[in-house]
Amino acid sequence: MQSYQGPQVDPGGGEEVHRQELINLSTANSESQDLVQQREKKLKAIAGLGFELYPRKFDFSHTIPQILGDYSTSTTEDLAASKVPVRVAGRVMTIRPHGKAGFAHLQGEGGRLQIYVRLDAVGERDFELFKLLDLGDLIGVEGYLFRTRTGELTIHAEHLHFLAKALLPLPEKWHGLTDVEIRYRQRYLDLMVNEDARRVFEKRFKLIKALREFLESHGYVEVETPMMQPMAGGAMARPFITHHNTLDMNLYLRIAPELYLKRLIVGGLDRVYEVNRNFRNEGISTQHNPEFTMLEFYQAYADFRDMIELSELLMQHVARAVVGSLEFDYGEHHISFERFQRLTMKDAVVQYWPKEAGPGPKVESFAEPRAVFDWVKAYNNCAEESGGEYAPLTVPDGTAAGTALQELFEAVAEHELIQPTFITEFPLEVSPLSKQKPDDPNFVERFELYVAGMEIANAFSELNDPAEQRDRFEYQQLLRERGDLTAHAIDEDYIRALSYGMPPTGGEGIGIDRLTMLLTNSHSIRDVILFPLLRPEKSSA
RNA sequence: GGGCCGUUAGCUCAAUUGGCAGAGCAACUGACUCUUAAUCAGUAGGUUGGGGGUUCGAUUCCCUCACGGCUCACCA
Repeated sequence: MQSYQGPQVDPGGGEEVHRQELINLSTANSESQDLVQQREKKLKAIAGLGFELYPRKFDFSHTIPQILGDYSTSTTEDLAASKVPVRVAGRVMTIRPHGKAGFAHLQGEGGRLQIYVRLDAVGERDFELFKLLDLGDLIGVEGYLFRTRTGELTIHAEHLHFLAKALLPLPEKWHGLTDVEIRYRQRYLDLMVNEDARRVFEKRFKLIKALREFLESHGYVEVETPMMQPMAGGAMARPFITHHNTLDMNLYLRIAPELYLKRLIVGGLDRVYEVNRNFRNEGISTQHNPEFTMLEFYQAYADFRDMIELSELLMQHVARAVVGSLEFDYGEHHISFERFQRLTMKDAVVQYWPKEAGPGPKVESFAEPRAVFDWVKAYNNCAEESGGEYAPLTVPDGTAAGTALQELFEAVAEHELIQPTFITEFPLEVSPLSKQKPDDPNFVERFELYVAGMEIANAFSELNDPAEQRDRFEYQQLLRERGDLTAHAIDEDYIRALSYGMPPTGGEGIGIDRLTMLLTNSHSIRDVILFPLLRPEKSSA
């Protein structure tokens, strides 16, 4: 085994190089250089006091939230009667010096706790350190708890420990960090100063944990399937391409784990799920990030009706775990997970037909499949006159009736589906992996769950007839040859797997990012992804 | 890719019709041993995103480029 030699140290110019890096990190103007230089000077002064500048560890007795929780009801007298000694670490967020004493707030684990530092209590060396602190520095404090005259729970410091310096200044303390670009690019700053940002991600962690608990309590096992696939299947989207050197082959980043999870169903893993990152080479919007997280789960011997029932329970379990209630606000809407509405896609088009588009269709209007094109025309006439309020649909010659119906649904109804609604009966043409309805082969046993106008989940009775699957793939291939880059490719290996016999199976995918948006009242997917994809930062040169 | 809006001190924002580029916070110096947006006195900090144009004079008007946001289209 080869031992790591560490970076080469240049005893002469090392410090200069280090400073150069800092300057490059900041905006490379003279002001921020000054700030950095001032803080470096303080760091040297701290070293001069005998403090280690980057100590190895700090043993703490409590986290800040623990103290805030455990002693929230302790009175001044309680704390005076039995001294509570504490050792706490955190980041300095405020400083209020008063000559030979001073206050500061330490932040850690999402909580803020005040410390009181006075010369006669901590001694000269530690008080000198206190005077050299900047906002953002990390310190440890040893002392005991008391309440100030204004009643705030505070550590009366007896010793200060220096843990690390913030050489770059924190965002402004009163307005906080509002520049959305910096919030996304330098998420650590967002998490440091915006309590809400931290709360959103804490809820996201809780949500994923709750999903796992729920599925495991229903007998599911968690699996991991390839993210690099020789062909990208299981969804309709353009993939990212990468290359393996040794095998000299192109691979696709997965757009969905679906076909692998169903191979596992064939193999006898009857209830599987994967919390999976998917990659789709499509546009970016408030509802789309090129990589995003889904939950996919598959249950043998079940169909889409079972998945509807399971979804309702799952959504309710998650809402209780994350917001503690089945009701919550999303923007101007009050959403309730108490009851889930069910509508067929045709019902939804009929029900939400815009008044401006004149008398709308009835469900019977769609009995003849081609009739949908008349309604697309009616909608488009209205859209053209709406002056941009409605966008007309583009339905090129040769578009299938089912595809047109789905587009009409998305244009007319999708944004109206505020309360949780299962949309059922999807057209065959847009559902290459779903089983047909026994009484109407133009439609499939599939549903999507909509909340707040967003698609949250997609599920169906999985097609397990290999011959029918081949036909579906061939139709997709036709679309592909006509230029639809999102049409599904033929996956021979998947057909082979189905040919060994796959049990009847219900499967579902849930968009974790969007579900998190809902439950945290976030209106951009970037607010629920720690590091959303952004354009590369413009170099300061 | 289209439309709309934006870019001024480290941060958050002002600047009248085109007429000396300002405030708060952060920073620096000093005072202050219960403050909490600490306070008080003082100091420093700017190529107004880049380039070009109109003008006696441009943060302001015009063109252009870059970056960002919202939105529409594609998508989940």
